[in-house]
Amino acid sequence: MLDRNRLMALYTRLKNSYGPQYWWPAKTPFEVMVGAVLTQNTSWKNVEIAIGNLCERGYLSLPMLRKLDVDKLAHHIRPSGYFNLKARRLKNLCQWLEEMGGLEKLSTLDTNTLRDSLLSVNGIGPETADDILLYALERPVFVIDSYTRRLLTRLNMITGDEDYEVLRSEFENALGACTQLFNEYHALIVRHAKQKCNIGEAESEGHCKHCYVEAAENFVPFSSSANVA
DNA sequence: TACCAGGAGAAAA
DNA sequence: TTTTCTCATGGT
Repeated sequence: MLDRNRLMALYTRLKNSYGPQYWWPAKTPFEVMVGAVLTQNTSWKNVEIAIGNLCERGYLSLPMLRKLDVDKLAHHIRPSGYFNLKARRLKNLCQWLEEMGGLEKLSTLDTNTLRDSLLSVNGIGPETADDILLYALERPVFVIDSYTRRLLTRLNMITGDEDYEVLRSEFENALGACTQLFNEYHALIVRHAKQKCNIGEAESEGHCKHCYVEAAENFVPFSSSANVA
């Protein structure tokens, strides 16, 4: 069971270290949705190239993506990897959004109904659905990604093999439903995982396991004073 | 050259 | 029901 005080202490330390993150890196909720699919098992840099391709050609809207042929879409998102698969997934998501009546209509649905509906779309799994719910639709849903799992495992707060839904539920119950907190917390975890390494010259940029582990371990000793949120 | 990166679904065991 | 395989590019 996750402890609220430890979670809040970790949040405070992350925020003090990195400051506000202003997530998700996108201009519109629809762009968040597209990015959430494109980033599946893919680095964000590659996703940015793919989104840039769509943006340049004016395809970054529901009507335009709906019209775009799936093979052409695959061509434009090629840099993000798995392009054939992701093109189909994006088309599925667009079809779903249109059938739901567009982004505006989604606001009339409660979060659980919306989440179940999103999960029924082929290609939208728990993490992608929660990215969309939190960052595009501003619902109080905590995103459990590999970074979250890895950090909390290294801090001995979880074993790491917990079911996705169990972990999400524990986070949400411990922290209380707060969209802004969930937004910032998850963004900070990703920021922490990607922090620049200042140890080895050969690893001056990007993700560095050495630096990451050390930084994570620096969070470990939660003294009694640090447990105060 | 080999490995990794903000998963998900289908197939196999 | 659980585990394994497949999808693929770009950067290090």
